[in-house]
Amino acid sequence: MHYNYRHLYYFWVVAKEGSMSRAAERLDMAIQTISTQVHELEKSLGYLLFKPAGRGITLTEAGYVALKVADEIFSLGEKLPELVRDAAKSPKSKITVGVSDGLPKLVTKQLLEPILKHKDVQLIAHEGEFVDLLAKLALHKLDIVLADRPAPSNKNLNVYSEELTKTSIVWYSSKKLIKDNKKNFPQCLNHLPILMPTSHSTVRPLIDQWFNKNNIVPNIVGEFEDSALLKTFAASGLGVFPAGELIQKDLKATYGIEFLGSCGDIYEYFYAIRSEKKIHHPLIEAIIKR
Amino acid sequence: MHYNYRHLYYFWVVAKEGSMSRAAERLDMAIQTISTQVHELEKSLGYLLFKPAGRGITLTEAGYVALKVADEIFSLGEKLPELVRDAAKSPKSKITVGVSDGLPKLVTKQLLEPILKHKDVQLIAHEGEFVDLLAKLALHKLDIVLADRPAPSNKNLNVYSEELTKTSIVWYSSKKLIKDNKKNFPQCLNHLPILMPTSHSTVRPLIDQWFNKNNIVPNIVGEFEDSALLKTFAASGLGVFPAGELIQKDLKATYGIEFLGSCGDIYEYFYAIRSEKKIHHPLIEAIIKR
DNA sequence: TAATAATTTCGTAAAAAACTGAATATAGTA
DNA sequence: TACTATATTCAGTTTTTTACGAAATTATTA
Repeated sequence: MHYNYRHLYYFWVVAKEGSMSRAAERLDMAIQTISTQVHELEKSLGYLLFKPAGRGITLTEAGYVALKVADEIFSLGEKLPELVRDAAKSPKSKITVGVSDGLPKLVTKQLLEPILKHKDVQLIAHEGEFVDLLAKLALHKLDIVLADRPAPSNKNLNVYSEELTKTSIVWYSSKKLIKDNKKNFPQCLNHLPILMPTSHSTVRPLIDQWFNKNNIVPNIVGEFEDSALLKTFAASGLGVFPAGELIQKDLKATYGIEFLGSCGDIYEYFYAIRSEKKIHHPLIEAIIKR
Repeated sequence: MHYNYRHLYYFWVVAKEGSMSRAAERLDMAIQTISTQVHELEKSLGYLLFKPAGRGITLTEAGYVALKVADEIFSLGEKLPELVRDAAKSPKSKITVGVSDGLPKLVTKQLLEPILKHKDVQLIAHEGEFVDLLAKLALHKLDIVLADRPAPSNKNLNVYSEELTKTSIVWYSSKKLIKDNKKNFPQCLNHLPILMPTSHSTVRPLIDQWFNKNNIVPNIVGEFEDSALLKTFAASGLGVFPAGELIQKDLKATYGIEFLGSCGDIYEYFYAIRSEKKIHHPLIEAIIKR
């Protein structure tokens, strides 16, 4: 026979109270019932959870482990009514998204578009370091993490990554700088001032390689962790910079920045990382399937 | 009437299968029963978890939240038998301790003494960055974290810190250097070579202040992240260094290092950080209560 | 050794869950 | 429109689970 959660509950109370009799008192039940039910759990699990100690009982090692698990289960169970109430009362449903530090804002915007379109949804975005976001995801504080890399597979976190989209890396420039440089791309990069993402970014090493292959000695005038800051600098004509082709339209509209030339086979990939559950909120599905 | 976990279980299966009928089939039960039980759960929670959709049903917002919680609960429940089996089969019980990077090895050893004394216990020590350890604690991958600072209270991690012990900071020196310096302490620190912990450590700024107050201009010949490395250097006579009075005996025995002088009111504090549960393993209690 | 406290065992009673079968509602589908 | 799949509601019955009283067991304490 399989144990059920009532067995586990009585076990939990007994473990916390330290004795069957006190548990029976707290639960206002006969001690016999408690005793029987706890033993059923033991029988089902195949191991003793309590052992005699004095004229009472004490937890076995297996019992401590079971208590730890029961603690987590019932603290979740206690929270349930409140969580359901909040969800039902709030007119909007909440989607909590972790956005990895490196991710260009414009790409993020495009990826989250399907959520923002729904007016009955409240988007809560957490920006942060990649690993911190993964930790929060594992703690179920986030519904999904967007990043420019998949989750490392070695970590014993139960998360899985899906490639959302990729974009080829191209060079952009403000109109001021662009002039006739477009004609002799990519050689023009030898004398144009260049703004780059830091090596924190996944594409940085690929671009360095590309410089090498094309015999370009770049004049790097600035390195930026934050891509929005980079773009602001670029907009005022301080340099040309590489970024995803995907955001070309947005770059033009927001910063007045134009396409300069492509560097061919370099791609930036974007991933959605979720905890492994079978059912997700339909809006989370909407981000992934498109 | 309060919902029980059977109600929740049927709800969970229905939510995952997407319909009452399929859930009934999978559970090999009559659909009426499933329907009734799920509605009991809704009645108990006071909110609808499903709403009609086509000729079937679909989750409400409250339903999605409940599903999320149920997912966590039942995935824990599924893991329970295996965890109990592992705990029961292994002859030793396992205590998993996170040791913060800065913590002196000798202090750690003293703090963990009560565990090591028990021969039926396997101590698993994880060393790492303070914040990483806190994350692991929150994920229940660690039983306890030892650190030289309490957990920040702002974080919405459910952990609490307890002061374990404190030790006043004193100066140590190898015999080679000590000579007659002991007489004019602390002024001798003006010309003795000094080894220091990096500012990563909590006491470093306090010692810097103390230098200032006593008009000492220290000749710092080395800064060490790792206090064991510092002691190894100190043992070979490279410099004098500050450390907790607590480890005086050990220092003499292990490294042949002697007391030089005290700096009075500076203390290093040590904390145990646990997740907020009412019952802990008795050996965890043994670390804290003594 | 007797008294006590805590737990366990057993038989039976009470309660809850599950089923059967039938009727109703609703929204897709042929 | 008739048909089908899905879900809900109800009454009555069966099965299973849970609970409890009485008695037995075990270890501690007086």
